Amino acid sequence: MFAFMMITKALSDENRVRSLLALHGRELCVCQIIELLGLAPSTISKHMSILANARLVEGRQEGRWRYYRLAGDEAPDEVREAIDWAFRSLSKTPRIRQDAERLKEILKIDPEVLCKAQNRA
Amino acid sequence: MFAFMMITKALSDENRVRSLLALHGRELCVCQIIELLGLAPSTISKHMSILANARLVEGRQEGRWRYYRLAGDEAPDEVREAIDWAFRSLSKTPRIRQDAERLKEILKIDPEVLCKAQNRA
DNA sequence: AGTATATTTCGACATATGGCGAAGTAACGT
DNA sequence: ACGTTACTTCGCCATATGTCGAAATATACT
Repeated sequence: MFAFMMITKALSDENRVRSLLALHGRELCVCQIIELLGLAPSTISKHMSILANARLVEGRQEGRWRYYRLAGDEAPDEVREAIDWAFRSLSKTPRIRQDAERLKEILKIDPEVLCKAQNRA
Repeated sequence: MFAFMMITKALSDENRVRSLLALHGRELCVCQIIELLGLAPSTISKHMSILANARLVEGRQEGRWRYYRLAGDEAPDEVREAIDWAFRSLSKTPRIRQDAERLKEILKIDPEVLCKAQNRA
């Protein structure tokens, strides 16, 4: 039951759900998620660690960058089912579609440039 | 997205999840849920209204008693899927099995007697 | 009508949670 | 080596949430 509650708590915040859905079919580095949600880096970092503790996402370090991706097929059933449920329920909603559009733009920018730009702001 | 978030927030509390699972295959009146969880009536009432607002359960008034049951087939897909996910993930866990056992005992008691007993305590 | 009963609403409180900025950490570039 | 960069951890604050008990509501019984 503990693992299940970790998942439901992780999914009970809108910004975390948006982050999760943004990972559909690709990895994102933290600065790209920051750009998408428009929150402070420390906030995003905390959100991603909550998603990771629930096993919904996995993190991977590559040099200075940390990439997050959805949990893979090796994840427990309850995790896979939660992710599938979220996608089926939300992928067509305005908010998530909008995020998907915004993400296309963000992905066009070289991450190197994107991160630097954030430091100035 | 709003409806989905209502569901995840409703499922993000352990006592609400236990209440939901207790409704498997039957209605329960509020005093039976009170007995199962051992919380104050006002607390249970609030929990059930959160579950009901999320459309996960439906309430039915019968005389002085109010019965709650799981959302039926007419509920939106996201609701049905959430319920199925919760049951698949949790029905075998110790906590939920234990609740099911306890519930068997509670159901043996005439609700009339059960509610009166709670008033004294 | 008046009392008892079952549940909800209200008001209060303690704790949990989401948010930020500052300081810390780890990896890269020069 | 030293600063820069990308992210995390920490400390703080405001708000949200779970809980209770008291009061309100609604229904039944006498």
